[in-house]
Amino acid sequence: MCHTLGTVSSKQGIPSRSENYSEWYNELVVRAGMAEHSSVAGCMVIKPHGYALWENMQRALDDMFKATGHVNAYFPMFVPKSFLAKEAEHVEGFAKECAVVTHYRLKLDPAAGGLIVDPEAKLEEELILRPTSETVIWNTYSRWIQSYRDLPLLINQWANIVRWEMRPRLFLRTREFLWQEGHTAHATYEEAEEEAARIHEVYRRFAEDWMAVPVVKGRKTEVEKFAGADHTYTIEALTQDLRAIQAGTSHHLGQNFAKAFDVTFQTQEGRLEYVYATSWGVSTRLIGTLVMAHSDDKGLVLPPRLAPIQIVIVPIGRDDASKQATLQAAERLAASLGEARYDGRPLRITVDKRTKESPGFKFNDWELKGACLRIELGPRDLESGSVVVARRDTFEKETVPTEDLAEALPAELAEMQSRLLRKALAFREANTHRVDRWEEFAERFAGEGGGGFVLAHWDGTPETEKEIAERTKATIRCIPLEPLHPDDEKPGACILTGRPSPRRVLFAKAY
RNA sequence: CGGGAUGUGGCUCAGCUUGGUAGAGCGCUGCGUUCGGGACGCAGAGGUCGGAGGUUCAAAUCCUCUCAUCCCGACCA
Repeated sequence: MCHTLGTVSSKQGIPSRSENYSEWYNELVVRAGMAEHSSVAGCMVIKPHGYALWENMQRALDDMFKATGHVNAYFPMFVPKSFLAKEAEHVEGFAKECAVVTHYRLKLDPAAGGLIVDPEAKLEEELILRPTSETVIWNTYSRWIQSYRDLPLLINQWANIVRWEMRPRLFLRTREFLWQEGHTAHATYEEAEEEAARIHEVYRRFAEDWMAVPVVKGRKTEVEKFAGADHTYTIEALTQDLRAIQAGTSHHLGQNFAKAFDVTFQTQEGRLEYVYATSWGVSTRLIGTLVMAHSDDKGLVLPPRLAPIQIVIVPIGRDDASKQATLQAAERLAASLGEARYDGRPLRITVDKRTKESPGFKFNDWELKGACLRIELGPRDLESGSVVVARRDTFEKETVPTEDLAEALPAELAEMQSRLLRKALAFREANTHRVDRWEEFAERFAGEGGGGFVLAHWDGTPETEKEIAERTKATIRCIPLEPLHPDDEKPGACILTGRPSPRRVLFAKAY
């Protein structure tokens, strides 16, 4: 690509990752048709291609939630201000980014014309657009739970959320986003702990088995935990620009919300006790995570299990007659693959029927949009009874007899799915470092960009954690639950203070 | 909320310094030639230049006010 174009995208390409990672990401998301900035400040429009990806994620996650005993429900998006005030830490965490509804009516301005908020229509109590639903849900649960027989209560909600972010970024940080939030109630601390861990593992499985994104399972420090939680579990992924991205969290809320909303139950022995709670969520940020994990300078690379379009058939013709013939052949081929299955489901196949664009344009276009496999079907193939199959992740092309496709395509998709995970895992391993000297630590996080995952010793105090963050912008992403290497759990000396440390923790610059 | 910038066809922008009544590229429509790695020609459609007020014979251009957005900081799934 022409260098004089700098970071401005040319008509054809997107900026390269090495040139400007963050522009690469933004351009890619927009150009691939995933999402765009809306005219509504700080909000995005999720376009059909992006939404289809979200729907595939939803389906997979929802199946896992159902399989672990959860049911879906829906709660109001308005949170009365007084609800939010009930859990002290929780308010403190979210108050700074709340959108507030103060009135319920508009009227025509008799003076200036146009609409104004009707001052007569002020709400008695302001309503907050939910930044998360713990308060509304626990207010409800207080009426639903009386007996140990009502427990456990295992509910999930698919919803939109509003957090008034100052620096929006498509999928990573927008003022409104989509997510799922689970809210469960349990009789004992241990049972809630099991639930939080169970979901934590569901999230890991989803990230690795579906997204092909390896994650570190760990526990958040006191500084980084959810506002209002007893403790928080997280899965942390590494992006191609060597930053950490939090991909999902599962919180053990202890009895904090039960006490704030007076949710008690009678035990089998007749005692009155507060229930224990968990909450957990993943959001459309997972789409951003997916893009950051696998995509390249040509466009999206999507794991076959989640890709909205797994296979695209591009008919190629020289003249009207051969165009017509290959288009018909393409449609016959798509229909003939109707019985084929990958991952237990029909293949998601698209025939590119566009007549105006050239084959070369289409190849690039589908690479941009992240179709996993591309089938080229031209006059030569019609004669030979075969097609050319091109892999999105490796750019390998091979000629495959048409009758073999029903078997070859699912096999190719499966191979791609597992290769993406292997590749991402190798990338993470190559960019995970064990550091014992402060100079080396600071050097690794100096300047712009990430610095990868760094496993280092920490004395366990919030003061040290904050000091390190101020000096290097690196934060403790988590205390890993399972060591990446056995030696990580051996004691050592804090990277900053030199004081004793029981084990290494995971540092990184985060999104 | 502090610092910086920008508002001109659907999109990206030029024009503004030195006022003279609006341009380009992309996209869109039609026709023709192309077509196995990002094609091209010709002909079209489309803008009261963010809004209000002012200066002037004349304002996209100068002045005042206003609205909005973007970028850099504090926050963040």
